[in-house]
Order: sequence, then structure tokens, then C-alpha cells
Amino acid sequence: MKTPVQSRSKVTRSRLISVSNELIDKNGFEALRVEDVVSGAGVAKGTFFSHFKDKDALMELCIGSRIEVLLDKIETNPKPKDVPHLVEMMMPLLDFMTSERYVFDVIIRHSGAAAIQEVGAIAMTFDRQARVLAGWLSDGPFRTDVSPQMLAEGVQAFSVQAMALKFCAIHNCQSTVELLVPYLEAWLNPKVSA
Amino acid sequence: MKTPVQSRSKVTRSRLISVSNELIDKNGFEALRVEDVVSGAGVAKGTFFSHFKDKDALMELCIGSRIEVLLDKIETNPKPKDVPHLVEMMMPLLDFMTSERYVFDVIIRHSGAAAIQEVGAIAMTFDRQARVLAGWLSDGPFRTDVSPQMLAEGVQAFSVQAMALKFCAIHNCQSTVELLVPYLEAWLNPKVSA
DNA sequence: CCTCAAAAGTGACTGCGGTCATTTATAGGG
DNA sequence: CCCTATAAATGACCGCAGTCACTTTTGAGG
Repeated sequence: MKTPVQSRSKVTRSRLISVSNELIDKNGFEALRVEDVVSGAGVAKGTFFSHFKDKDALMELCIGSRIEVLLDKIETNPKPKDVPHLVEMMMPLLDFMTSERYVFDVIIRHSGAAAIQEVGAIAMTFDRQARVLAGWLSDGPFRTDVSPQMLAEGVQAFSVQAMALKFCAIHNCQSTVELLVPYLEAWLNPKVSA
Repeated sequence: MKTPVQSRSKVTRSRLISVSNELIDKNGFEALRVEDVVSGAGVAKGTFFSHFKDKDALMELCIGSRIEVLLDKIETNPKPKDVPHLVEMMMPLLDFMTSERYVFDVIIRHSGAAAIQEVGAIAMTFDRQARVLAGWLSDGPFRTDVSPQMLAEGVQAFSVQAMALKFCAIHNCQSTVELLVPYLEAWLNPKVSA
């Protein structure tokens, strides 16, 4: 039986990815051109698209892998003692996600899942982030009437909202932290007695 | 003193918009091509871009105006008596926003504001929707420890989250309603006594 | 009614993502 | 070691958004 995937394929693919990351480090995500990637990797344009469905698929990989690195660090933190502490711990992630308008757009577009049948790299980071958050939010100084899972998903929803407002003309005076803390206080520590 | 804007300009612009709406009605938003719009309107391609910064700017107008129509209807509703009722009243809007993946993407991209200095058509509908929601959520059977304004923004955040999950492979078995109601119960009626 | 400066419109052109029929390299079987 | 099916790579080509130097039209003032 033949090898279904040849070894040179993996070499080409990894070269495409590493050239992409170099170009991104140099010029940012938005400026990445497929033609620059293929010429840098020394292959033809068509080769790129036999390795990645489209440019977005590559961006998803590159962005996803950077988020994974950030989550590796974030995961080592202890449980937060209050909301500002929680937000502080999430900030490296939120800063990266809003580092470029283009990056935020790609993330949002893939936050659900890339395509039917296959969970994309970014969707996986959202899942992982939710699990980290759920761990932090269980048995802590936060409400217990809903599951940590739901609390985590709510934190993500408010984070997206706060990040979207970062690109907004109306609210552009406020920082992400200033926006997010009051939302999360209201979500995680409601002050009602019903 | 000359008229700074000639009358034929308004005619051309409105013809571009009406042709666009006809094409959208026929083929959907995603399939709209600038070339089809200009040939339908009987003008050259360059004319299009002297009326709209880019294709997105036109899409924002077309989508924004349809949202305004939906809000006109929604606004006439009485205050909701509970969360399922609230969600039911919002459904026409959420259905439109998720009618096409492309439409959702455009809306998210413009939900903050289109450009610095100028608030876009879609951002205005988000503002208006927040005001409608805030009206509904004040003096009702909902929590009062935070402002109706903040409650409204939270409802929007969870709506976006639920809509994003509609395009998600993992959760695609659940409907938007099923996803949104538990979130909003937890947000609007927390059951804690702190 | 004519003038002319600014507004409006034009269309060939560019940039860039993505396609596909064709060619080349690979490696298991004889 | 050669044969051959198929994986991999190729690059000319296409679609479509967006640009810009140039032409045409407009309308207020003389």
C-alpha cells in the first residue's frame, strides 16, 4: 500500500506556514499577500491552495497558534479573586485579538467553527478559553445559580462586545478594561435578592 | 454661489440603491456584484465608487434600512412579560441578521461604527435597538441593580453570541431561541441572594 | 446666452484571491 | 531497476473590487 501523503507535502506546508509567520511578524496580518508567501516559500501559487482552502484558512492557523501560546501562559494563573483580577488575567488575549481590526474580524468569523464537519483552529481556542474560564469561575467568589460553563460563555460574549466597541467611534475614549469590568461585575456578581 | 451637489447626483445615487435592492431581493446579499449594479443603473463603474466608499458601504446602507423597517414593527410591541416573550419579539430581527452568513459578517463588522467620525447605518440600528430594549427592560419583571441601558447592551452581547453559534458546527442542533433564552434568564433574572 | 470652474461621470487598468487543465515527482509492485 | 497510478506542483487564467487620469455636464455670474 502506498503512502497516501508524501513527505515533501509536509515540508512544503510547513515552509508555507513558517514564511507566513515571518511575514506577519514583519508587516502584520492585514498586509499578508499569498503571492509573497508562495514566492518566499519557492512554490507556485496553485500549491498554496492545494494546502489551504483559502487565505482565511491560513490566517486561522496563524492566529489560532498565537492564541494557543497566550492560553498556555494564561492557564498557569491561579483563580482570580475578583472581576478586575479576572480581566487583568485575560488582557494579553484581548490585546492580541484587538491588535488589528483585520485580526478581530477573522477571529469573529471563525469563533463559532470554520466549516461544517471540521472544527477550526480558532473555534478550538474559544472552547479551550471557555474551559479555562469555567475552571476559574467555579467555587470562587462568583454567583453559583448557573453553571460555570454558562458563566464562561457569558464572559466570552461580553469580551467580544467590549472588543467590538474598541473599534467603535462612539466609545473610543474608553479602554477595553473600563468597558469590560462593569459588564462582568453585573454578570458574575449580580446584586439582587430575588 | 453654486449648488455644491447637483441634482443628477442624487438621482444616480438613488438609482444605484434601488437597483441594488432589486438585485438583493432576487439573488440575496452575497451574490451582489458591483458590475451588475452599475450596468443595471446605466452608469460606469467609477461612478459607483464616487457615491460609495466601497461595496461594504452600500451593503451597510441596504442592510441598515431593512433593520430599520424591522425595528419599526418591533417598537410597536408592548413591554415583554418575561424572557421567552422578549426573545420572541426580537426574533424577526435575529432571523434577518442570520439569514445569510455574509449578512451576519457585515453586521458584526459594522456593529461598532463604520468609520471614525461618522456613525454608520448599522451602528445606528444597534443604538436604536439598545434604546428599544432599555425601554422594555425598565420597570419590568427584570433585575434592577444595573441600569436598563446596561441590561440592553448585555442582551445584545448574548444575541450576537447566540447568532454566532447558529453558524457553528458544534451547536448546530440547537435553535437560536433555545440558545438565547437560558442566557437571558441568567442575565436578566439572576437567582442569587448576595 | 455665453463662460468657466467645479461637480459628475467614464472606462481602461491594477491588485489580489482563487481555479484548473496540464506537467512533474514519488514510491509500491512486478 | 523499470513501470505506473496517483500525489504534488505548476502557472496561465479568471472574477471582481477598487483606482485614476481624463472627458462631459452642470449651473451661477457676468
